[in-house]
Amino acid sequence: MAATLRDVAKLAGVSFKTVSNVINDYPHVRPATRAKVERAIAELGYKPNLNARSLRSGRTDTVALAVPELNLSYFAELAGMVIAAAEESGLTVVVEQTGGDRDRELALLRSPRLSMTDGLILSPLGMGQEDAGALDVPFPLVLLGERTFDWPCDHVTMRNVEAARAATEYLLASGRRRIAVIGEYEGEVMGSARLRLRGYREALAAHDVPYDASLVVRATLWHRADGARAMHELLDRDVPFDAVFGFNDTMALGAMRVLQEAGRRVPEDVAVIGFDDLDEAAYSIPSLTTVDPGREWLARTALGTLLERIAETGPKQPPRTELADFTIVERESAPRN
Amino acid sequence: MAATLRDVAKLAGVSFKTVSNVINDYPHVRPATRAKVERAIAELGYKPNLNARSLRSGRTDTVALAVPELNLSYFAELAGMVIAAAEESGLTVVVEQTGGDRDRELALLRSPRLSMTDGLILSPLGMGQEDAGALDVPFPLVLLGERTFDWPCDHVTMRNVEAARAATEYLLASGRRRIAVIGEYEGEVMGSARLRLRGYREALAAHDVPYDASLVVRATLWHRADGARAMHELLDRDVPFDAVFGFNDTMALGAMRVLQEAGRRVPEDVAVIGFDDLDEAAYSIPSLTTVDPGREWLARTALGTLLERIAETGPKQPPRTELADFTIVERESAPRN
DNA sequence: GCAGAATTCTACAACGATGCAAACCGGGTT
DNA sequence: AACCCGGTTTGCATCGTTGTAGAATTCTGC
Repeated sequence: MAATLRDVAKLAGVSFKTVSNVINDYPHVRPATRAKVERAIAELGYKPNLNARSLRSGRTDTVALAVPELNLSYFAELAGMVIAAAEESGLTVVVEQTGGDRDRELALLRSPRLSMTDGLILSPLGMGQEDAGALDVPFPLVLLGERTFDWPCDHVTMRNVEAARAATEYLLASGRRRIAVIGEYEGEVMGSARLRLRGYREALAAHDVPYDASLVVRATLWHRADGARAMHELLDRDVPFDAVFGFNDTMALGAMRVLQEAGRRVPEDVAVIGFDDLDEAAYSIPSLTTVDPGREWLARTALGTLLERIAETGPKQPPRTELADFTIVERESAPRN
Repeated sequence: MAATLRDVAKLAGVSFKTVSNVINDYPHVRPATRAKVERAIAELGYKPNLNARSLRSGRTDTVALAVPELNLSYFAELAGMVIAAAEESGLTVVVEQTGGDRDRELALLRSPRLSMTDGLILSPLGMGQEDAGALDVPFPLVLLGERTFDWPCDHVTMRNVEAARAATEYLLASGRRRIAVIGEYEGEVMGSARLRLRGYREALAAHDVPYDASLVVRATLWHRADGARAMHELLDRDVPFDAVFGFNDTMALGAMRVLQEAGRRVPEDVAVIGFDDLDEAAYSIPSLTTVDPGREWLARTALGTLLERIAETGPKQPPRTELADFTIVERESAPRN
């Protein structure tokens, strides 16, 4: 059995509360006593029982992070960043996968498992405006990555519309006019899809390029295979296009693969731009031009915001929205000119 | 404040212990009482405080999973599988990143944070034989992915030597003779590197192909960029080669990219085979032939083994080793013929 | 050498749950 | 009518820690 405060206390010949005081750096402990206790701690290899500490103090120093799935590189890299940032603050992270499923997202918000955490960072995909009520929870909650709706909690998110518009304008500036889009999802559940589509349309409108629905291909899950499937569909439609905007890198890469199988040269025949700036984007053939939505900042800010909420004592502050800056990363699949 | 057992009890007009009995499905509760209590639970939205439960019962229903970094797709996908499997058993998973760093791995094994978990699944990279003692820990521990050493705990791992040998023989069978290797790491810390190199050499020996050290390129971290760097180094050496065996997919993909930049055709000039069977391998250009080390099985078995250890009551059983079956997944970068 | 103030240490009560054992409550035996 | 016996319910101790309040000790100044 692991040693407890009392074991240490007995060995050191003090009361167990004194040991607790030593551990918590209570100022009024005589150096000699402290040394004695520390020796006993070392000798027994004592480690505090964090469960007991949490029960007593109400703080768990653990946060939950819920993403659709780690299988999607975007979320894997994001999760890695959140965990690394948490580690710096001495926090533990429990990771949950929702599969982007509304019911699982809602279930998570009500889960007793959250009683083991101080708060939750949620990347929702399935929930919609009708679920706003479910977000009014009695614990700190930060939404990461969406901002479609008027929801009663903090958001840390990216400039989806502006970034998509910039990506589209980038393609337009390089002379492309028939720009296909992969990842639209009319179900309207997935916030980013709608927002990025809006940015795309704004760019077209600003440049007097007509919007052509036959260039828009839907994809619900945003996996590599979805991008591939979408590109097959686009090719089957037999409409001309000279560029593709994938709503995420993974789909763009899947699409690029199919494109090249079909004999189209990238970027000569078709320019391809993605969204996310995954590690992988720099090493595909050709390397993928993409939008860096500011992930590192997103991860750190989401955690920072959550920690502020956790530390908050007085009356609840109104929800805040934090927006990351994006940049376009030029690579081979869509050269600037 | 969240409702407690006592709040529910007061509302239902029973003792708080009866509420506890209802929650724990204690058999001798009158249906009428049970209904009354359940109504009160619903009305208050009572959720058990898992910290308190853990403190009392000693079980946390949480396990820790430590991987080098989620940034590496292999570990991200693996982590996703472990979490999904845990979810099925009603377990929570806390994810830690060690960076493959020995000191952080060792620190983790001694971390008080583990007192919040029932056990640990560790994917060690940095530790060596001299650290065997550190693995003799007072909690359930399963090593996932390495089996270089004689360590006093359960291992769930892959057939590194056999799989690497099979991959090499696959290339040999397709007529390649100058097979380069990327990912060797003489530091000998990283078990897989040594084992896969051994498999490679065994295959060569079995087919009377001489081992040529100038075909072996080291890489310590196994990222995409490491594969790219290694391939640059190999090209600089200016030795002829007609195939490349990347010790993981990520490096193989990075290398393949450089190879094509340099004008070598894959697979005509150089066949490429990887190791891991990432999602991504099916969508690269060309798609990547690789070894599927049985990851899904590894993830499930690691968790299953850990759960068995956790459930274990009597004297500690001797450590076990579980080995996954591998398969070679033929794709374009290295056709069978 | 002693009062009074500081410092250092300790006792006790939580935190919210579970395990154990005892108490209760009817109906069937004797 | 006392007794026993399941099924049901309850009270108490406990898990390992921290907060509060007060007791014990040491220090200070005269």
